[in-house]
Amino acid sequence: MLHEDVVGRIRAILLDGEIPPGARIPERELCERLQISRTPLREALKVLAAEGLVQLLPHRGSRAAKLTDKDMRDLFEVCQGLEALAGELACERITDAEIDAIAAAHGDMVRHYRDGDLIQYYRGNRAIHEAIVTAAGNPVLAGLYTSVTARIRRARYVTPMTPERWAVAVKEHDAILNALQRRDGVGLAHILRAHLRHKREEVLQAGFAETEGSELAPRFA
Amino acid sequence: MLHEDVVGRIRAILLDGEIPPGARIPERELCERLQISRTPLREALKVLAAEGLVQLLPHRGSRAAKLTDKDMRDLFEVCQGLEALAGELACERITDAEIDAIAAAHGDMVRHYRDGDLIQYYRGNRAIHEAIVTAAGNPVLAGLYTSVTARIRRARYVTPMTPERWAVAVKEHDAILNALQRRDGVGLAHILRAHLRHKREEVLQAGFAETEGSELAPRFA
DNA sequence: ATCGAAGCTTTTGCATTCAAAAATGTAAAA
DNA sequence: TTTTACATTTTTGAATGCAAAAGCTTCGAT
Repeated sequence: MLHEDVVGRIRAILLDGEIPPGARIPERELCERLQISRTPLREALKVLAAEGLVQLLPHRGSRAAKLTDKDMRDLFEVCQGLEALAGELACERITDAEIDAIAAAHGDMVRHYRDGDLIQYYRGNRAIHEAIVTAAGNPVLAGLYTSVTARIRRARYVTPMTPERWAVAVKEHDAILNALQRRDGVGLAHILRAHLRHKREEVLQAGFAETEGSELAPRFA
Repeated sequence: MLHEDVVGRIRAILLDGEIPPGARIPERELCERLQISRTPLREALKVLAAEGLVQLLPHRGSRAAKLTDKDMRDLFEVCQGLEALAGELACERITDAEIDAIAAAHGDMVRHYRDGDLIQYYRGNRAIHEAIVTAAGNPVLAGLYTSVTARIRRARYVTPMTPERWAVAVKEHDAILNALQRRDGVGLAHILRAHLRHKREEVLQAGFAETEGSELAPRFA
């Protein structure tokens, strides 16, 4: 198995929540599961630590990273900035075909909204945001976006998502599509920022709290 | 030596240009120099590869990353976005003391400008930008900024920096300081974006070209 | 002379091994 | 009974060793 694959597999395990935030990462066990020895596993863990998904405690092994409220806020802030930038760039570079594809995805998403299918809605939602970032045509930006959103998603926050809130989100998405179609970069950036800000408020208000103790205190000692 | 230190040492070697872009990274040699074995060295190289400073060619070792014009443009674009975000956030959170410190740094920088000391000017310039990012109070943002600017700086571009261009840059910095003092986040973001855009044009116009062949072609095969 | 193939050398990537640090368990003392 | 000191076990972090892959060199054929 290639190095990049090992990283990907472990990342997936973390994102799936199979190893919950704060939990120790069982080296020996993962080695058996992936059929590799500790050397490549540890290389992957170091990479994931640099990405922020894993915390390395010197001489005490590695744990799945835990996010504080502050971390979450910071990640959302950066995510806003990246999406706004992506929106502006996308408006300069997006092709008609790409816009059509996003419009189609938007239609699907609205249908899932009408069906009340939150899971599918989220999936479509994410696809649209990713498509915009892709349309920006900037791999560096895309890479950072992927990494930041992965860390956010990692949190597996469960927001109640009131009907009102959901309706607003869909309305915002209408505006997003509209701005894209008009290729209004500045407008799109504003909408995306507001959209993300709302999402963040939602998440943080829902009482996001992954660190319930000083379990990781040694790290800051 | 701690893992993080190894990463830092190698990063420094790359940033100092001691291993030029595109050059192979001599594992054995670095091991001797850092007095470590290949295992921790390779862990560090994998991390640096994830950061974009190193390219791993499977079964063919690692090289110092080379930047194309496109890479450079992408990095500058993201840098603009990050700085603009940092500027906005900084205006919300910066303390009077921090503003005073930046004002002082600004004064120093202008003095270096008057003295025609480009090196010191650059140093002061960088310090100001970093101070703004720090004032944003967002470690995630700061981390990404550090990584992106490192990759840009790695390029060791040599811009002629005409007197006109230099004068404009200093004027822009006046405006930056002014916006900060007025805590005008939106204004600051605009100025920073323009400032970086100019810098990017300058660099790219100077005919930035780190990849003069298809030396790295195998990677894309 | 140039191109290509075969064998050798070097380097890479990973498994294994080893020493040191932390965690755990046990027993003795307060 | 609780606490502390000590010994044991486990786990971590790094060095070494080994198989496989890429790179080089040399030699022969066209």
